[in-house]
Amino acid sequence: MEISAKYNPEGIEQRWYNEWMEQKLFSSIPDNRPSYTVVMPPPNVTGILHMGHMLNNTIQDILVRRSRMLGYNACWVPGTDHASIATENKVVQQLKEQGISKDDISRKEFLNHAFDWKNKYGNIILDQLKKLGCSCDWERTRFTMEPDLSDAVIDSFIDLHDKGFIYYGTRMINWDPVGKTALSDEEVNHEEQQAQLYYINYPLSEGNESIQIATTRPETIMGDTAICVHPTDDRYKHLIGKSCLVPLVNRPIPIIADDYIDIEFGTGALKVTPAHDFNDYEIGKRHKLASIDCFNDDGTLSEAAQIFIGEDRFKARKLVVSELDKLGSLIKTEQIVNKVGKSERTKAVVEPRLSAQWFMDMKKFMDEHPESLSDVMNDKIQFHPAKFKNTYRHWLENIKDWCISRQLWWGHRIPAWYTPEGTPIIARTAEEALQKSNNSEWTISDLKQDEDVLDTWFSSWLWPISVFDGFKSEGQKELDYYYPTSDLVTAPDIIFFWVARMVMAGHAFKKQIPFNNVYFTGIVRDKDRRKMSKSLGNSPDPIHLMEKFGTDGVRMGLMLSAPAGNDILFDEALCEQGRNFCNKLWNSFRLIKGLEISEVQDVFSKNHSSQVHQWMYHKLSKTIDRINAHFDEFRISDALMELYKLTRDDFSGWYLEMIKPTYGQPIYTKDLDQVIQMFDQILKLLHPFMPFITEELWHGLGNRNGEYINQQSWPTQKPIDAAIDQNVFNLVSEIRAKRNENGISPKVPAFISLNVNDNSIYETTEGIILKLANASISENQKECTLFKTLVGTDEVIISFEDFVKEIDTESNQKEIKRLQGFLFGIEKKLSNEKFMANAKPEIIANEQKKKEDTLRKIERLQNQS
RNA sequence: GGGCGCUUAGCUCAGUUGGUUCAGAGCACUUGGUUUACACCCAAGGGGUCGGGGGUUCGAAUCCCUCAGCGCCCA
Repeated sequence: MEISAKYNPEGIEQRWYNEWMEQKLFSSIPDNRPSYTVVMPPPNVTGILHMGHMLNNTIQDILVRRSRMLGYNACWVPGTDHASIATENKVVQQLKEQGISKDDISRKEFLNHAFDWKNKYGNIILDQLKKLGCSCDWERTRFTMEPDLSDAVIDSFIDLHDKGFIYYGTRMINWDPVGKTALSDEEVNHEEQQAQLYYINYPLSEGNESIQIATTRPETIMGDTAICVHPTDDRYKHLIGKSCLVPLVNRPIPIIADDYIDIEFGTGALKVTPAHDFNDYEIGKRHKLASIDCFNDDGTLSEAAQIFIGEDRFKARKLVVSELDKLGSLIKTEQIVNKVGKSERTKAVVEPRLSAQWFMDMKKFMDEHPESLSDVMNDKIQFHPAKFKNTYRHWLENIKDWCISRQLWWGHRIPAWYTPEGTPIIARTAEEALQKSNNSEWTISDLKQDEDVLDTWFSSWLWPISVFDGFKSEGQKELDYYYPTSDLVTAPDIIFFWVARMVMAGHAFKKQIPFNNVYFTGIVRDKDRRKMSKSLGNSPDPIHLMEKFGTDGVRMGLMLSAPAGNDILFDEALCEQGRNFCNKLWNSFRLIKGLEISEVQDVFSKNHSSQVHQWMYHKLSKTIDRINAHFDEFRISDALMELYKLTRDDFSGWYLEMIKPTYGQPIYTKDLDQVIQMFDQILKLLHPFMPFITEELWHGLGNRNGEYINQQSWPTQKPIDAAIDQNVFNLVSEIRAKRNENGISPKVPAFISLNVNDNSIYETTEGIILKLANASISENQKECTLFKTLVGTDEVIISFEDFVKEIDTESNQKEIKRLQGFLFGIEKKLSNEKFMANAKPEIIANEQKKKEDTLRKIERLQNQS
């Protein structure tokens, strides 16, 4: 059989994935094995695979595949999130392109369009995850807006409302003028930006005096209802209680005093616009000020503004400034840096707005469910890395009410019916609401359901429960088996949005934590540390990458540089490294398959094979221990690095070089069996990281009778002695180095003579040394240059056939000098009474051994000079 | 402004309770190689006074203080 010299993943990946699916390898049903459960953070239906998904899902797949091999009943539940704002935006845009305005169609018609869109595009990302090799139980795929999961959302809303955690109220909220909806505090990102600070004169109603204020938002002056100064500010004390006129609209407003004012900022006088600023709203409440809302819901000026009606707020700002300038009211402008809140989804500048919305009382919730915090703090739920515990605690200790209503259609409609008197009744249906109203005069048509939907996160927080139908009254068998889930893999930027709220929902609805571990991945950046984004165009197309380097190569490239919690600086060079590694594996396979087999044991095998195999088993068992330890701490990239070195250095570099027969010779059949055993173990260990090539090669190694590598047990290996001393390998390297330095071909035979007390470690490995370094233990018969060197503390003399050259003793002298300095340090320590008195005996003994070894080395080097 | 974290080789990072032979890895780099599985390779090699300063200790990359720089979260 001819095997190509290069691994070519094309075709192989698709073939295996199809087969895995046909065999239903990833489906899970409860049985008597322990469960290992992961719920996928559901990507948005609007999403297409990006590097973040790629990283996140690769990690999940690694954990899931390994758990399967460890004997767990592994269940990875995939699904998608309806993403209220993003999807509604997408659909509105699409309708607009077709000449349809959302305002002109009914809610029902709009939802039909939206579901059409979802059915057409909503599963693209799931197909992409299949290409990535994700071993999800696809039959369990859920969608946050499917009927069962919608019922769960409505039920949980009603439950929380009945328990007094949810209320309807008029409050200042964050308004997104592009999405035309309220947002929660978490959906607003505060960004620093350059801004103008405008100094504006407000004339007093009486007399010629005026008061100067400073503002970054002159377009809101039409909504001013007071000027506020600090009560102790001598500049303004005499004005408190008087009134002044709002420029442009000439409306009289009072000058009031409040401790809130920062005397240092601007002029120390603040214009108060209670309708458009959180702090101003609080001042307004304290001083019972009027509130004038001068914006429409799309951020244009309303009738209440009196001027520039219908203009966008940013254009209005310019118009107001130029008008003030004309009037002489604008004194000066100043460049400052301030922070502006932007909508996480639409990027629009958020407008604080007084509005009636549904809220969840988070403080009350935390009072009744303090475990939501304590379970994380005392590691009942473990965070990896643990540093995120602080962030988590800070948020929960300063928690604010959660605005859960959104002025959108795509989502779960709030189960509130308003009576003709305007009182909301919470019920699953209008009929139930009517019944609850206890009013026999009303009919169903008198009740109007709330037009709004719930925040998308109000469904996501139920995900670990709802995907197992945990809200259904009948049969909790699935939930009992799979919940709490094992590991959650997610990005740190949704720690509040999602992680914290899932913990809360777990306690609220199941009185249990939702997961045992949370692994926070890093953010994928480019190699210059810039966040990957569409606008920068610095994000590679994952599908394209997989085609170029092979899926396994890309997975490995990502994982090699993704330590927990650290950002990953993505570089295609990493995928190249992954691809090269796949090729290395491929060629090890090629070597093994290409060997001729002999039933007769050759001399090398008789003398050395057992040593060589034992040495490899030793390396393998050490590595398995280290890999398992890394996995226990979610140090997945370290686990992979261990495997990378085991495969490349120990297995391919040393073991195969030792065990493979000399060119043209066959391998003894039992040796080949051992090699295949070894390779089999390595493939299994690598399988979670690189599922495709390992499946391919594992099948290539033997007839598997319909079994697959992911169904095999995770390797275990008893500790075993190395059988070949490390000094043997050091000697080989030393001989190679001498060849290198002197330009001596590997074909020229080398001779070594040993000047050590016990040379058994070399004598018993003579055949190995010959094979690896073309060197024999014997005196060179000819007059050749003798290279004297130390391997550990062993003195070895190396010579090469027919090679004569002046030896440079300078490096020897340098080494002696270095060792003498080192010795001086040790002797100083040993003659220090305090050290001898305080240090542990084993430390002192070690220092003494260091001293002896160093003395011996110096002596030997001096002899050689 | 409040809180948290980081600073170790050119780059990205390890470095467990202070103490195994003057700090490790991967990548990058340098030199050599038509070796017979692999140039997507092999061999060998160079490179760090552990951000600065101070302190505790017989002993500090590791503990404490301080300064500087960077990052994240929350106002």
